[in-house]
Amino acid sequence: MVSSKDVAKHAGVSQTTVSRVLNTPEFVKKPTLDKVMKAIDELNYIPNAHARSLVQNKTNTIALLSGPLHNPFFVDTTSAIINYSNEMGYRVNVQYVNDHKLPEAYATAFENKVDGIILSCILIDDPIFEKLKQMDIPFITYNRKHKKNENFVEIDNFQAGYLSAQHMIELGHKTIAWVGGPLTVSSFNNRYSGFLQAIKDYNLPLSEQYIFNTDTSKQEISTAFHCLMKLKHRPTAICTGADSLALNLLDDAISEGFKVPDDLSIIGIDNVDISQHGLIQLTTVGSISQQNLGLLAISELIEMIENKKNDCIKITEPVKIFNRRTTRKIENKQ
Amino acid sequence: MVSSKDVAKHAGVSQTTVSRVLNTPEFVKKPTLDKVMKAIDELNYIPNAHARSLVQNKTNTIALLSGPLHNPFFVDTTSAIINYSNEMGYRVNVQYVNDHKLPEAYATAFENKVDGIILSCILIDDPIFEKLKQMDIPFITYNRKHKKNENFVEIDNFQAGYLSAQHMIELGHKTIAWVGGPLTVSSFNNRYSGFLQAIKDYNLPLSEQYIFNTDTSKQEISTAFHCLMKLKHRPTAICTGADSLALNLLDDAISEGFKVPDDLSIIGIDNVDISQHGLIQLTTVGSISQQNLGLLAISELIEMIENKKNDCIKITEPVKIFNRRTTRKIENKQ
DNA sequence: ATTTAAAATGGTTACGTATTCATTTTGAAG
DNA sequence: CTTCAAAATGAATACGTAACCATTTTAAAT
Repeated sequence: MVSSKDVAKHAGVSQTTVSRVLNTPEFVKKPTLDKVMKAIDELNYIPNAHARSLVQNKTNTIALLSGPLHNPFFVDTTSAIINYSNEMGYRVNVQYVNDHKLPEAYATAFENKVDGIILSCILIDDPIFEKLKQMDIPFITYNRKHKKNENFVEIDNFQAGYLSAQHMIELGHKTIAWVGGPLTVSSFNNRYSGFLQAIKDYNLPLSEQYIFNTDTSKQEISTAFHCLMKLKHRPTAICTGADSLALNLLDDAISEGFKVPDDLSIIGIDNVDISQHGLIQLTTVGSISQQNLGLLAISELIEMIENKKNDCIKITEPVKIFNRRTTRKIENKQ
Repeated sequence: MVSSKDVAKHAGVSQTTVSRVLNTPEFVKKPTLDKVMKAIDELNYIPNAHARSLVQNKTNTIALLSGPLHNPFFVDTTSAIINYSNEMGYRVNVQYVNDHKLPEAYATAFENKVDGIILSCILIDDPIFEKLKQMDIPFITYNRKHKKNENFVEIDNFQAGYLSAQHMIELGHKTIAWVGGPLTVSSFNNRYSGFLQAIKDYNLPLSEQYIFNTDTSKQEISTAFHCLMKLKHRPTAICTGADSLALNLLDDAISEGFKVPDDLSIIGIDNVDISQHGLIQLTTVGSISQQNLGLLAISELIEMIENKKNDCIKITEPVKIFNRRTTRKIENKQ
C-alpha cells in the first residue's frame, strides 16, 4: 500500500509536507504543492482514513442500529439517516438488529469508536442505556425511548393510539380490536395506552380476546388475525400499533377473503411512505409536520457531535389522522 | 481513551500479553488471563478496531454502494447484504448513490480501505470500472454489469424483457408500451432489447410513441404515463423495466382513474418482495430460484475476500413469469 | 540435581497519519 | 548588504494495536 511517506520520497519532500498539501494547502508554496500533487497522482496515493482516525481521535463514522427493512418505517428512516449523514461528511455503519444480536451490535459500534450512535432498538427498561451514557459517545434513539426519558425523538405515541381508536369509534365501530407489538417497547406501550384511554373515555366495552400485543413477526400477526376472525363477535375494526402491522393484517385479510374496508376497517400508525400508494391507501396516524423521524434524529445527533452539546434531546412530534381508504363508517349491525 | 497499555499497567503485565489474552488466549496461563480479564473489566477497555486495521491491513468492512431505497429492489438487496455481511463478521458502510455523487462515494470507500466493494450503480461504459480493477480490492456488481462482463450477478435481463412482452402478447394485447430506464444501464438495456425482440418475433407493429426509456424518478415516470394515456390509440398494456417503475405507474394509473388490469395491464421485472402483497399482486418476471440477488453477490464477494480467489464471477440467473393480478386477457377491441 | 524442550511472557517495532516544535528559507525594511 | 520577522519546510513523536523476536519460566525426562 502506498503511503504518504512514499509520496514524500517520490516528490522529494517530507511526509509532513505531504500531509500539509492535503490538509492545509494554503501553507505550502505553489511549486511544492504542484510537485506533491503530481506525485500523489502518479503513485495513485489514497490517504488511509483509519490512520487518520487514530491520531485525530475522530472517525467521521456513525453507527446506525435499525430495525429490519421489511418494516417500511425503517426503510424511510434508514434512507433519510444515511443520506443526511453522507451529506454532512459522515459514513454510516448500518446494522439491522434483532433482539438477540443486540449486544454484538453495540460491541462493534464501540470497537469502531464511532462518533455517534443512532438507534431505534432500545427497550423501555434496557440496561444498555446506562452503558451508553457511560461510554461518553453521543447517541440518540428514534421512535423508541428509554424510561429515563433522555435523548429521543418520537411521535406522540399516546395521542396516536388515542386518535386511532377515536377515529374508529367516530365511524360507529363498537367492536374494536388492537394488534400491537411488545409492551417492553415504549412506542407500542404508549400507543396501546392511548388506545385503551379512548376506549375508556367513550365507554366502550373491551374484552381481552380483542387485544394482541405480540411479537411483530409476520407469523405472529397472522396468528393474531386468525384468532380475531374466529371470534363469535368479530371485530369490525382493528387498530394496530404500526403501519407495518397494519400492512401485514391487510395482506392476511385479503388472502382470507375479507374486504377492507367493507368487511373490516384497519388503521395504522406511522404514516410510512408506502402507505400512501394508490393501491394501499392505508388510513393511519402520523406526525403533523410529516418530518421523517430518522432525519430529525440524525440532524440532532450530528449537532451534538459537532457542537459537543450535552443537553438532552427530547422531541415528541404531535400527530394527526391521515384519513385514507382502509377505514369506513359502519352501516349495519353485524 | 483507555488503551491496551493502560490495561497492561493495571494488570501488571505487558501490552503484548493483553493482546494475547484477546486474540490467542490459549497461549496465556489461567491466572494471568484472569488478572487481565479483571483489568479489562474494571477499566471498561474496548479494543480499537482502527488501530487493529492499521497493523493487520484488514478492516473487516465492506462498502455497499446501492441505489435508493424508494426503489424496493434495493430494500430487498440492502437488507440481505447487510444481514449476511454482519453474520460473516463484516461491517457494512452503506451509501445510497445518485449519479452525480458517485465519485465521492468511491473515494470514501477507498479511503476506508474496505476489504471489498459491492455495488449496483455502474454504467455499461463506466470508466470507474478500470479504476476498480486497478485498486486490487475485491468487488462485485449486482443487478447491473459493465461491458467488460466481469464480476457481476444479474438475472437474465434479456429473457426477462422478452418474457414480459410475450406474456402480454399471449394475453391478446396488440398495443403494448414500454417504460424503462436509461439505456446506459445494462439491466435496462438488455430488458429493453428482450422486449423488442419479442415484439419483432410476434410481428407486432411498434411506434416510437410507445417507448420511454427515461430517468427513473417518479416525476419522469408520471410524465411518461401521461404521454401514453393521451395517445389516440392508447396502449392496453405496459411492460416496464422494473417493479419499481411498475409500482409508480400503478400509482399514476389509479390516481387518474384507470383500473388495473381492467383498463390497462402492467407488468414489472424483479419480483420484489412488496409486489407479492395482497393489495398489490404485481405480475412480474423474476429469478426462478427466487434467490435474492444481493445475497448471491455478497456471498460471492466474501468468498473472494477470504479465499483470495481472483476468478471472475459471472452469474446470470434464469427467470420466469410470476403471474399475478395486474395483467389480464384483453376482451374487446378498444 | 541436571538438562532440555516447551510454555509463557516481555521488549521492540511497524502500520500511516497529523501534530508539535525546530529549523531553514524568503523577502521586505532599514 | 544587514536585519529580522514571516513564510515554508522538516524531524520527531504519538495514536493503539499485532507481530516478531528475545527472554524467562515451567515441567518433564534423564
